[in-house]
Amino acid sequence: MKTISPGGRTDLTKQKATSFDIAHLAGVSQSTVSRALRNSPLVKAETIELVHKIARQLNYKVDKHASSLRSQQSATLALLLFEDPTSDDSLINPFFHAMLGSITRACAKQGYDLLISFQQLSDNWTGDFADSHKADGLILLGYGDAIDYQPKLKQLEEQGTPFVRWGPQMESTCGIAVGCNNLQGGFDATAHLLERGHRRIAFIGTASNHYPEFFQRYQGYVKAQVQAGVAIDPSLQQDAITNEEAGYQATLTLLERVNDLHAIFAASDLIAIGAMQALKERGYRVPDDIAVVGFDDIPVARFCTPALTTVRQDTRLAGEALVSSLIKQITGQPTAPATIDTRLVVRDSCGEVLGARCEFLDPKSQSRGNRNYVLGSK
Amino acid sequence: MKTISPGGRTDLTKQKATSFDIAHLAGVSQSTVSRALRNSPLVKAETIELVHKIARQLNYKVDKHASSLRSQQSATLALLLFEDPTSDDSLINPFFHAMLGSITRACAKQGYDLLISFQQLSDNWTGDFADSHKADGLILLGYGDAIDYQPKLKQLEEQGTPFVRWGPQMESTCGIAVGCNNLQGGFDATAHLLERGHRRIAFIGTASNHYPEFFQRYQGYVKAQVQAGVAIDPSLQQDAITNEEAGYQATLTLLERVNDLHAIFAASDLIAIGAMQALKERGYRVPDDIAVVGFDDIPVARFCTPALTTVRQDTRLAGEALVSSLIKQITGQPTAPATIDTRLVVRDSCGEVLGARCEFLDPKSQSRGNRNYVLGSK
DNA sequence: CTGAAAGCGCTTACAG
DNA sequence: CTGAAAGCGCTTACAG
Repeated sequence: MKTISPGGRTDLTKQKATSFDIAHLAGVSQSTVSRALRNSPLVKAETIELVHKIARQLNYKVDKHASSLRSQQSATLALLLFEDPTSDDSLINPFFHAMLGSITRACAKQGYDLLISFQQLSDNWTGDFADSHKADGLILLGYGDAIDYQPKLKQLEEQGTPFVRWGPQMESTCGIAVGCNNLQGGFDATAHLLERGHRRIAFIGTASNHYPEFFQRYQGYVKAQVQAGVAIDPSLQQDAITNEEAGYQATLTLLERVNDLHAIFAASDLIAIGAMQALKERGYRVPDDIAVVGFDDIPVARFCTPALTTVRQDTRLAGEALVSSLIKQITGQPTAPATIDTRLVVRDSCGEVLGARCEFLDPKSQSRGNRNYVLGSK
Repeated sequence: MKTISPGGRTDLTKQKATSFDIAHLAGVSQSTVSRALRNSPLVKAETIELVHKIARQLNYKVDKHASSLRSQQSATLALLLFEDPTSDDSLINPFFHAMLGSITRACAKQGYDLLISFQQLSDNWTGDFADSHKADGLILLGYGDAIDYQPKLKQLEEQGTPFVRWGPQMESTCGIAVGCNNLQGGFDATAHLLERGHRRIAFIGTASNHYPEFFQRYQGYVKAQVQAGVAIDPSLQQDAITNEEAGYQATLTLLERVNDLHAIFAASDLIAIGAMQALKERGYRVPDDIAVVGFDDIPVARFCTPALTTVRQDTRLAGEALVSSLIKQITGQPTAPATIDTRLVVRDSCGEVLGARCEFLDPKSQSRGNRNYVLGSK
């Protein structure tokens, strides 16, 4: 059975329309159609309008492969996620989920398509994405051990593949990074604990250049204490990578070594969750006996018991900064590393806050009700 | 400064190698190179080997656009996520995060690239992805109101765009669906509550053909009660869409209407979380006064207090089934709707389970320790 | 088993 | 402001 398209054209052939079809119908050359579709200032306004109208009638869309092949750019970015051990099946650090949404939206806004894959699925990102022209550039989310990771970045840089990564900008490191202000976040979290009278504050998370984000948070932790005149006790730091189990084990180890603990600053929310579990099992009440602060404000944080006080990173800004920095590299514009502000989100894990009210009832306003104090960093 | 490539070739030009370069070096024609790279049985084994060796030396990768343009297929799928109102910035239903990981992995395994976007970002998916040859087919995750959604599916079908969607297969509906066994899941959840002696069990979630997944869960809820000889009281059902606030409000409404409630079966974990919040605020203890079961087993479920008993969907299988069904459609193989089994994950929200042990300490084995009973569906 | 040739559907100098 | 022509880098009949 024939179908009649909106434009009145009899649609017998399921053939996809080409720019030549439009040229024919519009009575202009195919070159002109191509220019008109891209709204070239070289083309008369009425011609542009006519071409667009016919294109719409024919359901015409520019063939991505033909245009990319000719113009030698794909208008596509590749998001390479680091596969973490996680408690669910996703193998994606929950913090990155929010990033993923904002990166997707930022790409769409800028007219780029987004390819998604896992870093571990390939040992040659340039080959798999740039050399084959699948993507014009790469966004790297997550990395495991920063030192082990270096060679991969070096390789990308040598091969001239545009890329941007989420994380701290280090001198020793390649490429452009967009990251949050870990130092400030760590400072704010620790200052909050100090203000509440805690003095023996532990840091759980690996504080070394293998985990530079954690290291910066640790430096914020140190800075706040120094500023408050509290002596730094190295035995209060305990290594852990970012998952619940590591946080749990590290806390047990810490509790065996230290017996006058006031508070824990966990380098991530996942670590904090593991820490709270360990504290409960050892008979400590949070926050009455030991207060806990996390970092990231992943969705679980507000539903823990007690709800976790933590440091929020602005994932919307972060995603936009990553995408725009990468596009600038691709298009040859100058771009610099960016740092996104953090803010402390106060919930219940550091002490009672009166008039607690459920957070999800008004997600727009973080400060509505009495429970969520959002303290911006200075 | 010159760099010498591993193959010993002086790499003065940053020019990307083409199949002609390989042909020249191998002393064969470009056609032969093309065939050799795809391991065509038409080519002599030693020629294949030689071509691959040279390709490796030159860091050669087949140009995706050139090959896709010529062969008229992109070897790319597009994952279209439905943008939900969520409590974090991601706007992605947390249940879909795990799906995303498994879909990404399944695509890679099958040699397909994966494009990701939001459904709301376009009102013409065929045009934006299929007509432009960006993707050979679409995976649809989430949909809002199923009745409002129909026209979109109808349009895809009419336009001949291959697609697959996560959700229940209905007669009235277009295309191939892959979904979980909602009926069985609803049955198991309700049976679990019945076994624990509860009789006045509420269902929170919109049970209509606008939300067919919820409706099927509701039917499982009805079936279990009928089977147990419990009369169905329609006043125990309360509409809610799948977020915490809706669950919270629905529960408050329900509590005003019903005063002898034993238990709540929430149509999703997000609803269950909102429900538990409402119960707490009204002074009910979970599970002592009122038991709660959810559905989905999102990561938050295990960290709620009490930890949420819920129905888990196997996201790894689901992702694989979605991808393989779509690829079958694309390649013209027959494919049928698939249903993935569910299983009940027993935690603390329906009553004390002795010897509670922390779940994340052994994520592989859900039944280790005494806390997580995993009951397979029959 | 191999090669010469056509052509996928565009964009973009080049010429007017 | 417009058109004729070249060519992006492949795959795939076609001929041998």
